[in-house]
Amino acid sequence: MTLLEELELRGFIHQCTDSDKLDSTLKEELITFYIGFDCTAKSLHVGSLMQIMMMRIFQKYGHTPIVLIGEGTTKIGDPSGKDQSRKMLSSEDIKLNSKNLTKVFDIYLDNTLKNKPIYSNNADWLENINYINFLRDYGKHFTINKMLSFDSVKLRLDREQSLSFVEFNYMILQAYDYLELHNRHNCKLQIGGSDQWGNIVNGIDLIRRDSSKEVYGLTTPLLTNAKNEKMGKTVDGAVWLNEDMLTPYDYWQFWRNVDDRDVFRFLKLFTDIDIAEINDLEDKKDLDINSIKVLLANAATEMLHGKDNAILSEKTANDVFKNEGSSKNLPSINVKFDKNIDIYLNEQIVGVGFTSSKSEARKLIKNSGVKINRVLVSDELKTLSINDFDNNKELLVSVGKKKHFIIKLLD
RNA sequence: GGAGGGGUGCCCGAGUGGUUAAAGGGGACGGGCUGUAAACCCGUUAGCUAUGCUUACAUUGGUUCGAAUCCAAUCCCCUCCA
Repeated sequence: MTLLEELELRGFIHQCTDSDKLDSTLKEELITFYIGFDCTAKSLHVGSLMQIMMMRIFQKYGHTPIVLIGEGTTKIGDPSGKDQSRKMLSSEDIKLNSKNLTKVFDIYLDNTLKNKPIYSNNADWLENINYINFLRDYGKHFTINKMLSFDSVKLRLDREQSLSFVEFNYMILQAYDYLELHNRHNCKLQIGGSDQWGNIVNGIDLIRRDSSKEVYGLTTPLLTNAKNEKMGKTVDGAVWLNEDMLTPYDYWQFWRNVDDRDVFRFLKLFTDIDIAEINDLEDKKDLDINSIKVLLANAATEMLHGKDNAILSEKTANDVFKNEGSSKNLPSINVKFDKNIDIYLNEQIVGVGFTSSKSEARKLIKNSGVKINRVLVSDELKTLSINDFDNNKELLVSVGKKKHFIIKLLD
């Protein structure tokens, strides 16, 4: 199986500039390729995981990935796929984000190989550009006519939304990134999400015009779930990859709870499990979809957070769901009785962070959402008493079916 | 520089002097059904020492018994013209 065949089978490929030529190039030589990541957040989330997995597979086949950190372009802001321009981030924030989000590559990519990843930052060249020289040398290769025809621009104009000149320049700078990486590292392939197609093609054109070299572009499909929603970002928090942004258990739960229809697709995209093995599973007559979700959750969690965390997460999940919260691995909070002060249950729920206000916790209790020691609480102003605690001086509080915590009694 | 439109809760969006903590939708959360899935049904969705109080419709000030709603100034966004 060739690299491109494997990618195709696993569902990584959306568009490719010249797949036949790219295929033969990949067979003949080990190339250098790049994927760009912007620095708009403190961590990458599952939305970027497809790109990261791509790098991993390319590396497995011997090619060298360049992780391009877009500190420079983040200062401009990519208009692709966005209705509105977003607010500009400060240079300090961008630096900080850049530092935090690159941690994850050490986990997914192998630093010990000969083809270990190259880390590059486009601020290194973009920040020193001389405007006049840049316009003379590269500006001449771009026509406004063509730039206006790109989706990212057209969409904004069609909807009569403003597109600032700064954002309009984004595509030129990204094209220049590709040229720069081509010159520095003989980079021959750029990979990106499907919304990056226009930007990638621009870079390829620029390289052809500047140095008459043929380079390639490849895009991944937009990662959506079965409901056709963009994955990885929710209102109250994305599925972050950095451990300090999302715990391994929550990460495990994310994969455990994917839609039935997504399971095999995700297994192919986000695990190292052999493609033939996955197909066998899929063909099984009496398949147990839930055990396969566990397999997915374990494989994905192990890759990011390590085997121990994956095992622990599965065990915690078993305790939480099969035994209604008998785990030692639950969050806990300590409490001490004082004759004069009542300990309200709703305050404890806020204390572990399950709700953000006492009112919210009270409403939860009122709506039959809270149990202590598996018994429904009906009094929204419930105060704790010694009798609520068991012999180990512990009290199990369940918020909904999935969230539990332990209150420990201190002497 | 000129003309016009607009800024409402997590998001979209209705409301143009009083029963407005603000319709409707989305999202999120809880309950029911279930498989920790999907679909569907019900409820909740500003805070608090809670039949009350406080804060909230860009900001500040004003008119009024009473303002998201009227007036003024300021800030921001958008469209068109030059």
